[in-house]
Order: sequence, then structure tokens, then C-alpha cells
Amino acid sequence: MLPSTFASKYLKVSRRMLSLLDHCHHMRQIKQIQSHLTVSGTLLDPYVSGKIISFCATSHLDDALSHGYSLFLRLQNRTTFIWNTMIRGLAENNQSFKAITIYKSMLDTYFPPNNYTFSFVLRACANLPDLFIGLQCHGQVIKYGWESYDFVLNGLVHLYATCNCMDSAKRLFDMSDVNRDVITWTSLISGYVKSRQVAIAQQLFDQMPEKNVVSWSAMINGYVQIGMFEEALELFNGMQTCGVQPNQAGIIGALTACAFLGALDQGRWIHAYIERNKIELDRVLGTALIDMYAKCGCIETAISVFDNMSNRDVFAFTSLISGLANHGQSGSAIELFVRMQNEGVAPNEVTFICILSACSRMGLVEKGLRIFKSMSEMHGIEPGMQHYGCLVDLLGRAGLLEEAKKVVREMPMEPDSYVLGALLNACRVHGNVELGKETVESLVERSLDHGGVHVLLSNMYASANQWDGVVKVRKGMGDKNVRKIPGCSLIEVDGMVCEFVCGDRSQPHLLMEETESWLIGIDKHLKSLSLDDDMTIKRGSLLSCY
DNA sequence: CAGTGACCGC
Repeated sequence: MLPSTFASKYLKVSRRMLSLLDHCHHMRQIKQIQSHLTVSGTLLDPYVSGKIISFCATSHLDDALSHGYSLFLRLQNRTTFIWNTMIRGLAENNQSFKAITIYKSMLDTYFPPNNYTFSFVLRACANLPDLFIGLQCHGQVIKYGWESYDFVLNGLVHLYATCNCMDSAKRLFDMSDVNRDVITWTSLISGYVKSRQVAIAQQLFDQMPEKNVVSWSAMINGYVQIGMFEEALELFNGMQTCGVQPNQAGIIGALTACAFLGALDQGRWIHAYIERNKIELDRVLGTALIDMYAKCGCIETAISVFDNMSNRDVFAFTSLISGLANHGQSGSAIELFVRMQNEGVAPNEVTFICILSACSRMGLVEKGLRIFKSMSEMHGIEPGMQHYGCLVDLLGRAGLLEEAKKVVREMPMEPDSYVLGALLNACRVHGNVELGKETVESLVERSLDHGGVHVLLSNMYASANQWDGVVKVRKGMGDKNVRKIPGCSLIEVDGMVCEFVCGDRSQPHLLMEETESWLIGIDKHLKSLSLDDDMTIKRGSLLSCY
């Protein structure tokens, strides 16, 4: 035993040590403090070790969490606070399963869990998500009497909503009419939207006694996730009419909706709003803006937003690469791909999809093949279905049909409709009727055929003057009752969203003749430039406005 | 002698 003067001296020292934690910017400093505490013996005090673990669990310094975890394992005296903090740290850092394992050993050592324990454990269950473990935790929640505590209740509703168990979520919600708050409502609503029960979500949203910016954003993004973009934009406007200033999540949802609708005016307005309100243009928001401008046809503005971003990550680069490739600027897309790696940003699997399709459009077979190889050899990314689709497209467009066929035969997974579709398209462009027929057959075998596939084959027979083939395909289509779903496209004109539907003559419009003559003119012009066959416009496209 | 939650990009 230390004499009491020593003890109080060491306590003072350790308190000073702990206050230094807030100023640490490197793990080395944490370890220094910890070794002082170890030498003085004060680390044995669970309050002191708890402070260290709490710092490690919530810090974003490299290896902080694993350092905290190894200290946790060595501790003789743990408190509920220490257990909770460890569970929280693991759950917040993508190690939810480990978090639950720690919770189990907490119960095994007879430590009573409290309200904090359950809010962290339920979060871990929702992160996985694992309904089976979640149900067991719910049992524990009831056993220890925390079911109506607001944080725990909301954790449960969130868990069930995440696991698509809307009946359970709703039952809890109904049971707790005194304890529920705006967060309970928001969790429930976003659960209904994610399970595509939009009508119920909308109804609850209207009934909510108080809405805040998060509730509005949840509903906006819910609409975006299920593809109801116009509703999302209406809500975005409605929220401001109600005097709620949109936050980053709401703005991102609205920008995504603009990108899909081609609603450039709205998108520009949101961009101006961001600048007017000095909302920080971070990587997420910057990427959403780049994407919106690129998809609305303003590639120059997309580039300037990109240039003005201070720290660009893989998503920002990928978004612009994709935009450039889609605007026929494949050369610039490839340059940007090189620049990205020179700046030390590692491409991800989506980047490779964009860059491979850029190569494919430029006819850069050698380069595309090299990049495809580099995926696994240099970047540790195993090519997936879509990458094989790009590869088949790359070879097929260049007329290397045998090589493309070989890729389909030897790829490590069963080809999907896009991979076979790329092969079929190559057969069409290069007039290989025989391989085209084989490809359609393998599509049919896998039940991946749709009307368009058969129409394409029939057109191929027609181009090759094989009229018996045409008749056979058409008859087969009639027997199977296949119909091609018409293509459609959206564009904003003078603030109004217009929908173009291929071949739709049900809603004749005054501008139709004028539009059609323009289309034919563009078509002729493109043909005179002898551009890629894909660029020609299908005659008979029709405009219907609403 | 402590501390927690709902919405968000390729």
C-alpha cells in the first residue's frame, strides 16, 4: 500500500494525464500517457482505464480502436461504462458482430446491462442487420425493463424497420404513445418507405405531430430510393414552404432526383442555394452536384464543380469519369483516370466499369484489355459481372467476336442478360447472324430474353435477307406473347418535365411534327458524319408532355 | 465519475 500522500499525488498526476487526452493527435501520445498511468499504478483504477478506452473507442486515429480493445481485454476491473463503451466503439466501426460477442461475454460475467448497453447493442444488430440476434436482444431488453426508455425504444423500432419487420415496428410504435418522439416517427416512416409501402409512409408523415429537418429528408430520400423523383422534389419544395431549411441529406436527395429527371433548372437553383447559404461543399455534396450536372447534360459545369472541390475522393473522380464517358468524351475520361491514380486516389469497381466502357466506345481494345487485367493484378479488385459485360462489349464492338464469345464461355460466373446482350449487340453490328442466333438461344435457356432481344434478332435476319428467319422469330414471339417495353426518356423544357416514349402515338402533341422533322434532320446529319451506328436516332420517337 | 438515437453519394 502506498502512503496516502503518495496516493493523492498520483491521483493528481493521473488526472492531469487524462486531461491531456483531448490534445492527442497521434497514437504515440496515447501510448505515452498510458505508460505513465501504468507505471504509477493508476491504470488499475477503472475510472482511469475507462477514460482511455472511451477515448480510443470514439477516436478516428489509426488503430485507436484495436488499441483500446487490447487494453480492454487485459483489464481486471471492468465497469458497465467500460463494457458499454467497448460495445459502442465496435458497433460504430463496422465490427458489429464483435460488439455483440462482447455483449454476450458481459452477460456471462454477470454484469447487468443498462439503457446505454441496449442502445449500442441494438445499433449493432441493425448494422448487420441480424434479426435473429435482434430478437434475442429484444428479449433481454424486456427482461431488464428498458423497453419504454426512449433511446432503447427507438433502437428497437429502428432495428425492426431495418429488418423490414414493419408489423413489429408498428406494434412497438403503437404501444408507446407516450414515449415516442420525432425520432420514433422518422424511423417508422423510413422503414415503410424502404419496404415500398409508400402510401402508409406518406400517411404517417402527414400525421406527424412535429416534423424536423431529418424527418423531411427521410421522406425525400425515401421517394428517391424507390424512384418517385417528382414526389421527392415536391416534398423538397414543400419543406421550405413550411419554413424548414434543408440540410445536406435533403439536398443530396433533391439533387439525385434532379439528376434522374434531367431537371436542370431545379438543380441549378439548389447549387445556388448551397452557395448562398454557405453550406460546405464537401465530397458527398460535391459528388452529387457533379453527377446532377453531368446527367443533365452540363458536362462543363460538372467539370468546374470538380475543379473547385478541395479534396476529391474516388467517388468524385468516378462521377466525373462516368459523366465524361457518357458525353462522348472518352479520351478525357481516360486522362482523368490516369490523373486520379497520379494523385494517389485508388479506383474502385465502379471506376473500372466507367473506364472500361469508355475504352469500349473509343475502340481502345489493347488499353481496355490492359486495364481489365490490372484490376486483379494491380488493384486487388476481382472483376464482377458488369466488368465482364464491358469486356465482351469492348471485344465485340471491335469485331473480335470469337474472343468475346470465349470470354462469355470462360468467365467465372453465369453470364447475365447484360453480358449476353453485349454479345448480341456485337453480332448485330457486325452482321454475324449465326452467333446472334446462338446468343439469343442462350438468353432463352436462362429465361433472360425479353421482347427487344427477339426484335433485334428478327432485324438481323432481315438485314441478311433471311426472311424465313424473320418469320420464325416473329411467330415465336406471338406464341410466347412477348412484347417489347418501349424505351423512354425525360427532359426538362422551360421548367416542365417532358417524357419521350419510343413509338407512343397515344398523346399527339402540337409540336410532334416539328419535333419529328428535327429528329430526322439530326439523324441525317449524324449519318453524314458517319458516326457510330449506336448514335442514330430511332425515327418515330414521339413527344408527350404533361 | 462519464455517454447514446432517426435521414445522406459512384
